[in-house]
Amino acid sequence: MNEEFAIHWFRQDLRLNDNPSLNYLSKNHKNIVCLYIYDEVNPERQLGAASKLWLHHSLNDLNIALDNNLLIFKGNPEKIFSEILSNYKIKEISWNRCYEPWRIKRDKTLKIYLKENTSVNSFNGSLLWEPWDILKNDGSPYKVFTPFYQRGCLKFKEPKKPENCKLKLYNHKIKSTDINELELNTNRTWGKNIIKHWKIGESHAEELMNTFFLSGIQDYSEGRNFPNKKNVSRLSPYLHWGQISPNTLWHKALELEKKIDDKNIEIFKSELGWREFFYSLMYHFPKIQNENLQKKFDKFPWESNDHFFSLWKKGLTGYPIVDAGMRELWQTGYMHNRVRMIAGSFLVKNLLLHWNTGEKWFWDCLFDADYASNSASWQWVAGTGTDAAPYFRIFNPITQGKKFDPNAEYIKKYVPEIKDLPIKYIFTPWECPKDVSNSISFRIGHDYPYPVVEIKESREKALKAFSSLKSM
DNA sequence: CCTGGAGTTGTCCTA
DNA sequence: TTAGGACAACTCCAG
Repeated sequence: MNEEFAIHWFRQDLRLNDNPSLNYLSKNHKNIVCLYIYDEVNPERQLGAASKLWLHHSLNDLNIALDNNLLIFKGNPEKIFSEILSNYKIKEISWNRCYEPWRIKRDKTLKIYLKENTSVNSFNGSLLWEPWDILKNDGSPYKVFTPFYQRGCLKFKEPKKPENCKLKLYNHKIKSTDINELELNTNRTWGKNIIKHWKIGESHAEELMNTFFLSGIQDYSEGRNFPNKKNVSRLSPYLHWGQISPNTLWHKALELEKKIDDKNIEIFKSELGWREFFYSLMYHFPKIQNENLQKKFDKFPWESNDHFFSLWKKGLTGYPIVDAGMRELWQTGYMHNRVRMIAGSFLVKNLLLHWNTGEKWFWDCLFDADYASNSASWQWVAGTGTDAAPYFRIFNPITQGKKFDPNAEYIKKYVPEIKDLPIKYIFTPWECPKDVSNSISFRIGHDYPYPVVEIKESREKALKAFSSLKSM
């Protein structure tokens, strides 16, 4: 009982820089203990396989940054805190807020309980604007992005500037769970390969940001649509895990904007705005992960076809750009945004499978799997969301491939079995004449599949299904 | 209350 | 070849 300290509880803020809770504690306490709890008790859905891997490496990185002082537990936070409180003198417990419905519920109860025993504080460490601050004049939440961002966010306060502190770590002697005991890492080949594409941790997020602001941003507006170009930041996993703060990115963009007034920067900022919008939707419509935001879609005639779903997951639909995307996802834990839309649209509007099946697969495979962004984006693609793509907007995977991967570099990288086809046939391998395919020993239906469905036909079927919902 | 403009990311047909 | 309009109608949002 002679040990005295304050606790910072790490959650989705796995960084030391611009961490509001850490800043606050450093100003008010001499001894700080940093804690992480792997909570598999409260979530309605467990972490996906990719997320677990990312978390494993993130905790290792964070622990090193903290001189091996990161205290780790597994289980229900209430139980864990209750034990700590009964064994040590805790001056204060503090954390940065999370916004997932299950976490809000958990933290609310927990806060009431903890407040009986110590002081508790929470901060905004992952959003530019709090979802409860950005409301229409009548007090209700926005459902359309443009007014949400332009009228709501931009007319509200400027996001606060990033701030760092000197951490006063307390060299505690409390027994921590070993990171390996959390069993987040995997021995599967998949896991070993997927991780090679990333450097996980706060310092690498900063490196990526700097590279992006030196080069990628310069043609961001156009280049971000081309999966083979290096114009996207690829910071989404780091943002999700809090290894970089949105405020750091926002103000980095503002700084650059002072030197050059550029629409690329404005568009990058608005992409951060989309992330805010998704969190706002999740906060105000907490059933977003499981229920159509537009109720009329509850009656939509989704099909159930395990065979189609399996081909989609494996990247064997016969449409090269879709298959390239699905394989990029499997091989790297990431998929380029443009291709996410194409692959998503294909699942929902050509295969007519429920968006929730796609949402769950992405949840399992993406390093940036995020409750808000993943759910809201799938609802957008499916047309079931508030501010969704209109139902007649069905991506044509052939046209999209030609338009956004004109030299098929992205396709060739992930679908190497068709790389020798002449560019003329690479977007439609089934149209390659026999003499041409023979000359390169390529056999359609053997080396690469025939299309799983026909585009024109499946498009019309979808339009018909969607129009059956009219005036419901 | 009423009014009117607008709505991330597309496709297809026609002139 | 290319640019423009239809697609279908609704809800959102602000004045």
